[in-house]
Amino acid sequence: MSVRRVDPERRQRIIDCALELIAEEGVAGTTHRKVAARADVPLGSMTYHFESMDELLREAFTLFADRVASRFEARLGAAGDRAQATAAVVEIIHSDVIRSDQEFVLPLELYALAARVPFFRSITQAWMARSRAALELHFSPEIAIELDALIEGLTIHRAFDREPSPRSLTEEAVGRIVGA
Amino acid sequence: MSVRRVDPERRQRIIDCALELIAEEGVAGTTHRKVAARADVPLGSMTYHFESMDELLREAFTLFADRVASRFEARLGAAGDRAQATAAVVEIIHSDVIRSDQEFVLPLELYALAARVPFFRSITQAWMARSRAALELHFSPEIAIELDALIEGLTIHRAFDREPSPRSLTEEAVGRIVGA
Amino acid sequence: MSVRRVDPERRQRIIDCALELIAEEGVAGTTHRKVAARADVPLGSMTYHFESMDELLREAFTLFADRVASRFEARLGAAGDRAQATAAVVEIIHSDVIRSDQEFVLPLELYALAARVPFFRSITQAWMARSRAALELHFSPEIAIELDALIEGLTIHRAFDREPSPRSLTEEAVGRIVGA
Amino acid sequence: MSVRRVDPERRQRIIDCALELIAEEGVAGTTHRKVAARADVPLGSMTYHFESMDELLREAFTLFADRVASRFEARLGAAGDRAQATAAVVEIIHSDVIRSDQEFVLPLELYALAARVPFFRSITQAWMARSRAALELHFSPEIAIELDALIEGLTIHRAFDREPSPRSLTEEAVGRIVGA
DNA sequence: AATGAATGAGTATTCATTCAT
DNA sequence: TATGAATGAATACTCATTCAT
Repeated sequence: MSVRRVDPERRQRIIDCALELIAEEGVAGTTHRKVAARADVPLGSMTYHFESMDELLREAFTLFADRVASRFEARLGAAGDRAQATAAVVEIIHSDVIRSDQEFVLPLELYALAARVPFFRSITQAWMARSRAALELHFSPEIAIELDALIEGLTIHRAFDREPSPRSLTEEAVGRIVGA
Repeated sequence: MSVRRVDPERRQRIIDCALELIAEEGVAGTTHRKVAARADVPLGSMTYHFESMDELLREAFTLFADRVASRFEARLGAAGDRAQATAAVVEIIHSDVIRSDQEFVLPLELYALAARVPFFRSITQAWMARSRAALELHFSPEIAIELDALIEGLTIHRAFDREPSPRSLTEEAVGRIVGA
Repeated sequence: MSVRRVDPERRQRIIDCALELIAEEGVAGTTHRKVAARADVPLGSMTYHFESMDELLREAFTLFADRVASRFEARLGAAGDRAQATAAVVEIIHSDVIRSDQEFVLPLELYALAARVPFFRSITQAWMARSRAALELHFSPEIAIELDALIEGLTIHRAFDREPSPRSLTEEAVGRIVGA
Repeated sequence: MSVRRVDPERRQRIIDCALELIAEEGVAGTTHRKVAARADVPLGSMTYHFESMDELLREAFTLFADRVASRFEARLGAAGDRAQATAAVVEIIHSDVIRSDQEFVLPLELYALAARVPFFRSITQAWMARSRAALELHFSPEIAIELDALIEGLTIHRAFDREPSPRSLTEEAVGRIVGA
């Protein structure tokens, strides 16, 4: 009747497609049907691989936070001194951590969940902890917290700004926080 | 002796209840039925007063952004000098702008909408513009942008932190940005 | 688009159709879709009138138990003496209480629910209490219990018997219990 | 030193688990998944050993009816005279035939199926025939039918009664039917 | 002006069964 | 011979919106 495919990476593909869809349409607009269509799997496959929509969201955001934190760590781990670390922070804000235009919504969607659901709060906290630890390779714990907040705020505001603030402004702000 | 009147504040009450509900359950969990129940109005009243759910959300977030921006302006407008303005920014982060624990989600919900729907993007941009204009009463446009980002980032991160950073850290960060 | 009908007895009709369907296909085979089709109402109408499938079942079995108990009471209330009451019991077993061939399953379906769900257990107990009270108009409480059990057992077994036992056997059994 | 063997009693274990599950959750609540989990066999094993859910139900109820009928026969076969047979009937109602609290639902579940599916009707009829044959070892065919009905009715009603009728009532009723 | 009843499109989820391995 | 992955049909339920009154 129907073609039965052997498709061992299906589970992973579903997660990837879910993330894309969340970025495009938000958590609220993400349905089993839409994810299934995008991943080209039958609807019944969704709850075979994920016990519930919630589990899918958990896996998707866990993956996302891990990806972003890893890139963040890599960038700061590669910095050899305080000056390079400062440059890395600027780079993170301007081009690195969140890749596509769509992707910048994902943290916001995560935060909205985190405000209400403990699991997502944990993901968020773990992510923040990793970011700060990476910053602490080069800066004091206090400055790490301040830089992390600045990165967050500038990233969000730049995404919404009609004329996103220039790189020079970011450099200036980061420089002030790190005391350069 | 009570005059039978037609509940002239019903429309406003619906908006207020919608905001409460959005804070509690998110935009996705906000339905006509739940808002109607909370506002104690019949279901049919909802689409009588608001053409659609979307219109209700638009009104609700417009109101919310306006309220928060007004408090923000008041706080900075009251500052007589740069030092007081700096203190006002710290105060905003620590207790002022977002009042309840619930309320801090509302900007996140708004941003998630703003990422996809032009109308909500406009609200967000207008709100940002008002915040910056208020900051520009005391600081340069660049510093206004930087402070606004810092306020955003610290507010969000403090909300999620298991041990929110102390006021002294906020004072330090704000001080560095304003060059004190 | 579609015709919107004014249909004030819709709720009652849905309950009636649900009972018919339960009789035909069992509780397990009774779905919103099938009931809606039989009652000629749109699917969405089902959960408008009944908060859940469970509520529909509760209403249906409440109605059923009430109907049967009322007929039972009427039959025994009309008996002028012990002899007529005895005849009424025989009549109940043979033709009265359960009308159609289908209907005899309904108590069995109810009992299966009653074994697990408190609400249905209550319906069952209330029904039993009414039956016994009606029997106690003419017989001692002990005989009422015994007769009630006999009615139950003979009704069930006669429904399944390839050759249902004759009326004379019922008369004999009832006569023995009442001591005629 | 353990020999790896292929679980030869798996089929039987599945049937036993199915019966337990039917008792707990009803036929409607009994699924391949739940039975497989309880029997600790892989899901695929279910339709390997039983062509369909229906076959599993058929085997389960066949086993159940056989077990109960055998106990019934044993009890009456052991009775040496009419008085002992009468006592056996009382014993059956009060403690023998249906062992656990859960188990008393199983006949009700069977009857609900029997009302609609010929196969289960046959099981039911065969069970009734065996019960009556056992009673006929001591009583006339008519009294056998009457006693069988009384057993059925008292068992069901006692299961649902808030205050199950005492053994003395059962003795009285049985005594009246057998003419003691 | 106001509303309760109505509705259809949509949602997550369940599940018996199939089948490649 | 066994089985885990796969699937499509079905299920209960939700909800924004419409509309007769």
